[in-house]
Amino acid sequence: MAPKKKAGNGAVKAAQTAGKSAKTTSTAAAPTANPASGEPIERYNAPKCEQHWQKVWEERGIFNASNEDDRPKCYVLEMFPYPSGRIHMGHVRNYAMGDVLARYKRARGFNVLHPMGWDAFGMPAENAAMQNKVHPGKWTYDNIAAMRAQLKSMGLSLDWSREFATCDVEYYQHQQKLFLDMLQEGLIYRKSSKVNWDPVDNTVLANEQVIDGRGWRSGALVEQRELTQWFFKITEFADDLLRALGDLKDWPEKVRLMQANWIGKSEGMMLRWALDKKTAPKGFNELEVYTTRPDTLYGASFMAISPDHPLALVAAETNKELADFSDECRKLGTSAEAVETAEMRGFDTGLKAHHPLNKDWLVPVYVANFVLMDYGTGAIFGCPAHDQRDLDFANKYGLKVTPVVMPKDEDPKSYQITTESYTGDGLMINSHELNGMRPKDAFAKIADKLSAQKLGKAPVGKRQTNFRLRDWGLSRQRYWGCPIPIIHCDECGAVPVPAKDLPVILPDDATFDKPGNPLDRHPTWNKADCPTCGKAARRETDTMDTFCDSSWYFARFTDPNADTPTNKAAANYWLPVDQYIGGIEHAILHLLYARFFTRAMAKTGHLDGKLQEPFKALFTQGMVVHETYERSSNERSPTLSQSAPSPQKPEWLTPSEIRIEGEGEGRKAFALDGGDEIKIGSIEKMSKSKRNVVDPDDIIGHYGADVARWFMLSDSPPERDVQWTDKGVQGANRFAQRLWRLIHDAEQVIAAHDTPMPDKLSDCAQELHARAHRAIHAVSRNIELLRFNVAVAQIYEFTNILSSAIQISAQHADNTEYLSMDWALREATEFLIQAISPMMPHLAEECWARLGYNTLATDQPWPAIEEALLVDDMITIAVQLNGKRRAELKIARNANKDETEAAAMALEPVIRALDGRQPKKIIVVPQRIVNVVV
RNA sequence: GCGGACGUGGUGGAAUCGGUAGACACACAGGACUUAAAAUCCUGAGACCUAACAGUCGUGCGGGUUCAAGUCCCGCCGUCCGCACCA
Repeated sequence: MAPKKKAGNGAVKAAQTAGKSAKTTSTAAAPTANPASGEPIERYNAPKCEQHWQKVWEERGIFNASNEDDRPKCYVLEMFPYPSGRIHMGHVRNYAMGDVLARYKRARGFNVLHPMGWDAFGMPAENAAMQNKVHPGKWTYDNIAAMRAQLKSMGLSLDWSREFATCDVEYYQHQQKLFLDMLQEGLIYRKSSKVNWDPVDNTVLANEQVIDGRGWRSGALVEQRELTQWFFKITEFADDLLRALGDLKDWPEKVRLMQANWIGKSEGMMLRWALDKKTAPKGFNELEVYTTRPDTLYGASFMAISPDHPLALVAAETNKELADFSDECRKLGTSAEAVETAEMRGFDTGLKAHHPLNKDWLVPVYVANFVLMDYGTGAIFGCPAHDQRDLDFANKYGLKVTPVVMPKDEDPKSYQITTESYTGDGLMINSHELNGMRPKDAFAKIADKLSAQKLGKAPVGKRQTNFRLRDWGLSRQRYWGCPIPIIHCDECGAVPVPAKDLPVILPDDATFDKPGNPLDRHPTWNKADCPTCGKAARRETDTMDTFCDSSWYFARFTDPNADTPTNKAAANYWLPVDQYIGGIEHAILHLLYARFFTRAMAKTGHLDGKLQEPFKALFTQGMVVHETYERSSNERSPTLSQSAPSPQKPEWLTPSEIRIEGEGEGRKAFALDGGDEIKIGSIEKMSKSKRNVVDPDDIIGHYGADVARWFMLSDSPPERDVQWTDKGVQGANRFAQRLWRLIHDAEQVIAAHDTPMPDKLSDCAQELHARAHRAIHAVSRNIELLRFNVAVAQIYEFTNILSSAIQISAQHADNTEYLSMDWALREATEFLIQAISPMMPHLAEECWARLGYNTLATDQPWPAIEEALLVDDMITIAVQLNGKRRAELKIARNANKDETEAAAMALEPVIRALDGRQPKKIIVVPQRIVNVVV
């Protein structure tokens, strides 16, 4: 077997000459030949071939999964898209990855479920309705039709028979049933809570939709409003959601960590402090705080409560200054920037509290801007020495700082805290009975003591676990979402719509010309009779958060036509999803909500209780990034700057409006319209705002889906960002064309397809045979590990090997050495086609047909690997002198230590380097390395 | 501030266990074919030194463990991401 790249020009010529006389044996729609050009082979016409094979796959329905099948199951799922109207390169990358796995698993004999649907409810449809006077439903379904066609042009192995959109009544009616059952089970409740309210759009905004205190769309100052809303009791599962993260071994560590932080479990105590009767307002006898450091109780020097704490509200009624202070705190907002720059501020209420461990010790109560109302009790005790915030606060207001924990090697007499709090382990000091203890033990002692101590009739303290996770508010004041099936009756309150009256269907004749909720102002829809008493009542006009829709769609896919939310048999068969693939941006919300739904659905009997988690394995792929092109301000056309909302806003150009000249340092961009030089900006995620987008349609139309897919899979590790470049996609195209030519060349030298394996292979045939098996082995492994870029590299390597073998073989056709080569070449060629099949499925079909088959490459079982071929009899190991490589040693794999050492010592470079000296030590690791120490 | 990830040629990146660093690709250079270009094919290449052989250095920086470190340990530096007053 010749090493790669060693075939001389003679071989090339031989291969090309052979090519000229080739006859096409392809039974498939062969690309248009161009006999006039004299080219030996017509170029592979991807767009034309791809449509053909997509039709064949669809007609045969080969990707439609059966719910009854003896083969092992494999559920491959990519996060379903929002139907914005166009797919983008991020989708191409995401779905290409999932498709490789789905097709590979299918070839490995799995019953594969690979469905697709649409996350179809949401605000953009309503905004479109407002702006373009088109109904959200029509807008959405038109977008779905357009995107479906685009996805189909990618040639994905999807089971389209299971497709649905979450805005289909057939889907959301079941979601309403889930709502009712969860309500019944106590997993949904109603309460009043604070929301971000946009007074111009008359709607609630999510936190991420509030930018610098203003609505992202209207620009209006957002108000905090008290609204009665429905909540999922996700906190009921907080502990389990946290615990089970440990079982999700096939999830990225990063995502598990993010979720764990989000859930934010902390172990501490509730502590009740008696208020000094002389200072406390009427009705307030105590102040309850939550703390994780009861051990530092002797270091307490103040208490602080939120401006919204009931005690603060009452105190403010009789204290104008305090009321003003509280108002100011509320205005400051809670955005990240506001919090970071905000000064720590407090207001001494004049109230005092009795220290739980010493009644005579009075502690001042402040209202402070950094205390959150909705965590713990909205009140804290401050121990400045061991909490940085408390220390900053104490220093500002001249409060006492008493260290109560000290690092082991410090002197308690001189140990002081000034500007840096100490949060580490150590020994207790200044703490009476706790002195000398470790903080951990002091915690336990105080917890026991205060749990036994009474204040009034109840214990002073009690151990408590707190979570940062809050219940999930699901009400949205919008039209385009799943209606909440509730009727409000003046007599009976909030009454669930009886299951027999479902679905509650969105009215088609809503109006979108005004801001606010169209359901609210609908003339008839919101009128309904109370299911309990029959009196006239009002229908709930809030709809569900769209995150509800995506929290159980994976379960619905297992039987999308079931007349209950799930068909438990089907769900039991398919779930959990074996591999889920999507963007890291959903690390918390979507994935946490889906995990919650899985538990809630088990509790309401819609899923089997044995199903712990919805997604067995999760993979988060990186983004597709691209250069940006910015027209500098002095070149901006005057019309554009007038229409731009801000004169400072840069004008971005799309890659298709740009012409690039030069390479490397001298690389420059020019606008196609005027020829102006354009600044090449930073590489960023493809986005509409920066206009650095490449349209998948253009790429697929020009190069074909296979090339787009291949490029998205090669080079960059899938979890990292990939940069879209013209050179890159051209390289992928070159490879596709090269493969096509290679198959053409191979046709001339390979055995007929029913040729049995010869009894004995010549050396070079045996070598190729082994290389083919090793390549498939390596590709398999890397696909299973989702390391597509490495799998691609191995395919390149194998292609180089096969290409050389074909050329050499063509050159030596008469040499008896090469007699069994035709069989090995055929095997290798078929293996190569099968290896690319999951990634470039259309090209694989075209090549397969060209080899004389009328079966589908897609239907071929994955090549069976002969384990014996994976190891070589002869291996090359390195020989080092003092740890530096000095020579290579080719030796039998099974050579023992002595043989290896002897062979190594006989090597010329070793003898030369030793120069007659005796080696101090010789390390021999058979099959790995020899290291001679001089 | 807290938590995490990552630093390898001109570039994207390879390198199950500590065992030949730079696979594979892109870009580049030279050559073949061509009237020419495109396409294709061949060859070269981490840096330094050398005519060549040989040699020296080399995985962000500084230490350490080891016969042997991109990989393990300690300390820095840089980049990116997440959370953000969570008591």
